[in-house]
Amino acid sequence: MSLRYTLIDSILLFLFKETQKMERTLIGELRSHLEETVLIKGWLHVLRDQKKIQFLVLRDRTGMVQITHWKPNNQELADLISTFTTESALTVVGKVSDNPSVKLGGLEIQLESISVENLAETPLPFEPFGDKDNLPALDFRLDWRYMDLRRTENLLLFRVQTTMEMALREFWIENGFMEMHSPKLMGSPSESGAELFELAYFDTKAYLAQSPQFYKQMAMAGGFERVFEIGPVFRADPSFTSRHMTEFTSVDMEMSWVESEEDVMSNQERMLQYAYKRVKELHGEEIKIVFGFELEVPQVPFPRITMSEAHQILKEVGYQLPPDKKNDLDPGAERVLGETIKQRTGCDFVFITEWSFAVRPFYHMKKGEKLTRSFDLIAGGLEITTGAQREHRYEVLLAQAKEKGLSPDNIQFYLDFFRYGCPPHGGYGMGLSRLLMVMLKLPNIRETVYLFRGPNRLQP
RNA sequence: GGGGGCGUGGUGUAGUGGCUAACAUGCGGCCCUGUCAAGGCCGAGAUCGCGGGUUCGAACCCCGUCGCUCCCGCCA
Repeated sequence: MSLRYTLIDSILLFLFKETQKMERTLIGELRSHLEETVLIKGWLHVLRDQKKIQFLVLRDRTGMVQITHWKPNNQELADLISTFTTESALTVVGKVSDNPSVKLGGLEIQLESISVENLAETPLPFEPFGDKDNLPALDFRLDWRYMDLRRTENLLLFRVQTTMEMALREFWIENGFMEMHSPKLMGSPSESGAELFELAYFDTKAYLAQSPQFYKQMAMAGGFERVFEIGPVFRADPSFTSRHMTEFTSVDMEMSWVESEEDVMSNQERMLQYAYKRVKELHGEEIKIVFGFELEVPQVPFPRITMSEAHQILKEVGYQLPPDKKNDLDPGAERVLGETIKQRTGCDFVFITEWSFAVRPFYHMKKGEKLTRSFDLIAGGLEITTGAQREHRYEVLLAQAKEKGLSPDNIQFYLDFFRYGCPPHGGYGMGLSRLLMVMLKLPNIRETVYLFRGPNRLQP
């Protein structure tokens, strides 16, 4: 049976090739097309133009291949090729041949025809594939982001991000979560109000959401039990650091019927472990080559330390917190804690629990008089998550809002969620780019986001 | 918002009071039957962010200004 179908297939394929336009072959798949004439598309990575022979290296998203042209075969074509500039977009037709002496994959393509889709102007603003020592400063690369994105590191980074988001969704769906999309336009400043972007909205004002917090809690009151959202949030903070953005992608989760914040943390650590595992499966080898390290899948459970234990550790290692951080941590303390926990347990992640109500929002459930059922997740010394069990009892929540000096009028729509059978629940928010930054050990968040938005950058 | 640092060819750097401002890379030209991050030779390209001051003389010192950057605050 299989023989017959193979024969018919070959005849059909032959007829197809004779009568139809050629289909594009990806460079990464050329090995399985030896001795065939193929059509490939990509960017001119380098041109080595010698007296009798021309070598073109063409790059697409799957790899690079050398194309060879013996000039005397077609001098007119050779003269045309001589005018090509690196990074031009080309379509090439040629025959694939095995050639072990070619360092690039042991393959080369004997050129038959070539056409220019878009000639790159010269000189380029910078060389995406030049010496690492000559790589322009980040700010300049962001001005020319589309050129910067061509770099191998960036292509891989955004494939890793895609895999990571896929893995998160796989994990959540496997665990009974529903995906939600909450609005980013809001009618009233909800939580603090200080860091909200305000914009004209017909005859009134609107605000850009700085968190889906209230809306995902609404889904708990709505009986969805388990939800997640991956979406944009906006913070009008003039922060000039390597880890802040005014617009970023927030990874949010909320789950009902929790016994405590522990349920949220154990869910999150398993999700992160799964995401690391998937990324390692699909990109571990490339990460080793491109970023130069072995991606480690973290063990669960992650270490958990209370805030007072954290302060004890800081004392032991001699880190001085500023006096106003009695119930809190500063970025330096987070780095030191991350390092110390790594040394003591081998884990890159650590949950800090039992935060003081004084430094937490009103909706975090209290644990005793002063503490809360909340946590931060520190990864590679960087804060990537805040989570908590929420306060779901209307009267208690109202009292906590008042304790924080909030006017109930502004948040009445939110308080109403808790009037008609809202289950106990908890969740967290995690910065997508911060996670990617930690995972790939990159020093600046602007490297890990498609297009950075900050106080001084709205372009491109 | 507070504090520190940096602005030199397209890009990355060197030069810290007396040079026609150097090097690498890229760019242009020539040479080279097979290269492979090719190689060799030649060439173009910077009034040293901008404005003022000190000095016989400023890329270099001082003041201002603009831009960038890092740290803190705030957070993810």
